Amino acid sequence: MSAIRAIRGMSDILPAESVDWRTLETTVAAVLDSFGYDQLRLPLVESTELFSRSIGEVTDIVEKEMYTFDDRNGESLTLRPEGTAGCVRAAIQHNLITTPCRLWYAGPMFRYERPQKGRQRQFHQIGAEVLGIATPDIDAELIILLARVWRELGLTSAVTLEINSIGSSDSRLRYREALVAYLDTCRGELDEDSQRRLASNPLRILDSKNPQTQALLDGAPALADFLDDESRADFQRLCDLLDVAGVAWRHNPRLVRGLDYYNKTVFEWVTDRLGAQGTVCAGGRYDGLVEQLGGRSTPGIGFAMGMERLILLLRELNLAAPSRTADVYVVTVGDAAQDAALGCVQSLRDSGAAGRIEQHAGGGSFRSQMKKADRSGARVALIWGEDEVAGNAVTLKLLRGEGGQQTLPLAQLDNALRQALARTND
RNA sequence: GUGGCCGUAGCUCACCAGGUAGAGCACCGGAUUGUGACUCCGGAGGUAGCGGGUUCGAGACCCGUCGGCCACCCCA
Repeated sequence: MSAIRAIRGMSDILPAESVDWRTLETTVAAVLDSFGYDQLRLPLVESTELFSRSIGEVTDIVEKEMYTFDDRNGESLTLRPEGTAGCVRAAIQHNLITTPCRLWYAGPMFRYERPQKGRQRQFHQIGAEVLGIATPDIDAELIILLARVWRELGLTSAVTLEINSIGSSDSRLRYREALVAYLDTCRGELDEDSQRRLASNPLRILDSKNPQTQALLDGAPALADFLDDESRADFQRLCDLLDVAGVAWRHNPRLVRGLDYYNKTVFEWVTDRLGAQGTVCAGGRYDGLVEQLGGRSTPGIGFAMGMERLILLLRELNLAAPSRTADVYVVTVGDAAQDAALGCVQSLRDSGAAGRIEQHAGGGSFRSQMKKADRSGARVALIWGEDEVAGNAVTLKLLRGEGGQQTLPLAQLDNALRQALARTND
């Protein structure tokens, strides 16, 4: 009988990591909260059409990476590959789009890709979306919010912000023609992937990793020269606001994004500490998406951060939390002692005298219980044996440092325990 | 989807001209019938990812397959 394993690319988050996950989630949530963003909890499964209509029919995500299946009634459903589409769908469906409309969500996303460092088939994002605001002050707000998140996590020195404007769809269309015209002249020198993209998604050639292709692009027309006046002005205003806020940024004129719905401002927070998948958070403006999904024309902008990548980065920077240990381990010998301990431990939990109280279970000799107390990492052992039960007392033993123990009346336990923990707290 | 490296105990790894598997750590018990850590003694744990082939004989060689890691692609 072979054991059943987790599905490829869908990893378990084990105790050694789950503490960091919680820290990460609560930190981000607290910052979003403090900026006035409201959480949305969304389904993992949506109608397939939602994604083909928003992300773009010819993107890799829609073409070959979605987990798509038929519901029992024949409707095509898809495990969400990203969060923006569902968030916008919900906002339209429930009439949430009043200005201001600041939303965030968190949870797993699914893409059928080959797993590698920083990339799983089930991965987790926290994202935020602002609907109804067209001016670049909100672009700046999102970035300033993120800068605060990195600061609170201790990641500031490890990430850099890259920003760009990809303009209106009209200006992008004109640029696209110019770019294709240029690259056509040296088509033979392009790498295989870029030749393919020339037909499907020429803008993506801009962020090709191929050095020879990048060299060719040096002579190519620049996206910035094709921007419409409004995009140009908004981008300038965004840069100014970031300067005022003290957020460092780098203009990457070749930054484009993979999803079709983006326009104007696009940005990425990248790190060089994680290998090939260095984008830790990315976002951009999507002024046409709401209308495209059946709502009334409404500007929008948002971002999503990759939780797995942030966790990797925390570990890379040695910021990961040590594994949790117990504060107190409760040892009892015999049924009468177990009975006596039970009530006392309840009181300790009620009063909050200790954070983590591990009560021995599963039997075993006194000695083996003491061993478990030691292995639990607890600083204090509370011991109930025959003598304690007879004397209405409990023994409090210090397991770290110089050690020592005392037997005291039950009435003094709460105070004595608090003191012992405070003293041994490092 | 493509490519490279890798798959021996829970973990880190060894053995190996191909002759039927070992260490350290971890775990469990005891030395101490009410006291952990250090020490000592003992124990449990592997059909060597799985399937096939070559061979008298394969964990070692070959093929396939599954899985892992990394990179391409794509993207958070």
